[in-house]
Amino acid sequence: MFSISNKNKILVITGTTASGKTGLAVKLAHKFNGEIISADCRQVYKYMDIGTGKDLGEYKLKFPAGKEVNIPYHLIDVVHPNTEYNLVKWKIKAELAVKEILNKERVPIIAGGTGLYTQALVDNYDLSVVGQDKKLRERLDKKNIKQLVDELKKINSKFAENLHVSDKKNKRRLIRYLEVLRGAAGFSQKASGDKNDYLIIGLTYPRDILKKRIYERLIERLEKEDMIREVEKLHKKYGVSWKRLKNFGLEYKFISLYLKKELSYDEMVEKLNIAIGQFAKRQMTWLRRWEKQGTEINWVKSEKEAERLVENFLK
RNA sequence: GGCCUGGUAGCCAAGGGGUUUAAGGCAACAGUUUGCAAAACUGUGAUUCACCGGUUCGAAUCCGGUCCAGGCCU
Repeated sequence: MFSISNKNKILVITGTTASGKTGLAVKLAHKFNGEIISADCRQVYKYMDIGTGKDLGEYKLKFPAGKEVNIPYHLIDVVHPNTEYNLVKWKIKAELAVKEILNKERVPIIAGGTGLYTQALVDNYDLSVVGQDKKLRERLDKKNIKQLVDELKKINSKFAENLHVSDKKNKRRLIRYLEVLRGAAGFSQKASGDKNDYLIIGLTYPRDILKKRIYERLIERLEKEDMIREVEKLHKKYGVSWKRLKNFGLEYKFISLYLKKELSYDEMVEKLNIAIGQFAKRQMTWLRRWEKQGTEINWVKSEKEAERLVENFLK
């Protein structure tokens, strides 16, 4: 991938969980004068550090001479866990951060495992102007799937029919589609505006190795980093409800169940480990889909390989 | 050695002569994805019920034997 013009050059590090995205992003940021924008839907929350793998320590590089370099990062620790965050909020802030970094003549490095967020930024999704309508959602939530699909058909039969079967059975999605289509605007799926020049680097491991890494990291977070206490504090000190913790998923969900004594420690570890593996699988599915849509992801096996790509890209 | 109970997909497990061309759950795999996305949701599996033989129009289901596992007895 060459850059012909002086388009803005932006780096993207994506991939599965436990594949070393943060470490690579920090190294590249240091080497190529960059700043990191986290593309992680859970790292935006304060106090959720271990479970989301923020690894804030990694942003501080120490050198033999005793010198320290702090790599700037964005979109980490931006709201309280009880504040609802979502795609639009993230996208707006991420776009702002990109501009800001470019203005400093530095390289924006988008790094994170939330496929939707990353793709929305890179492909410049033209998000609907229709926001969330709490009352409408509550009302629609009382209906069953069939009723929701019928209602959708009434408003836009073509849209309803074109939905994938899995979406037709997904209440949460159906409600959002109704929310948007009720308004005049509807969905506009065209990418708009100038496209920046992106180099996308993908990180993953063969599945068996990835699973081993996931398990080892989990045990370490549990035994050495006291992730359980983090979750307990979220509930007790920061007032995060069990329901919300469940919705955060993975470590927050399963450790909550353990704290509520609904799971034994061993059950919690086993189920959480499996759930993280399944999450990694879903991340791969997303990225494969993105590739099928025509996006080039440069799957890289080593830092060196990544550095070479970036060097070439920034030339 | 004798008696009893059980052997159904990678794991747990229902069914106990025809309505089973064998429920369900978990895992695995594949996929959906434009305002909760670490979320939410969808799809896929046994020509076969330890093995051999028998009864029967018909057996995973009944009978006999063999093997395996667990329990009890001497």
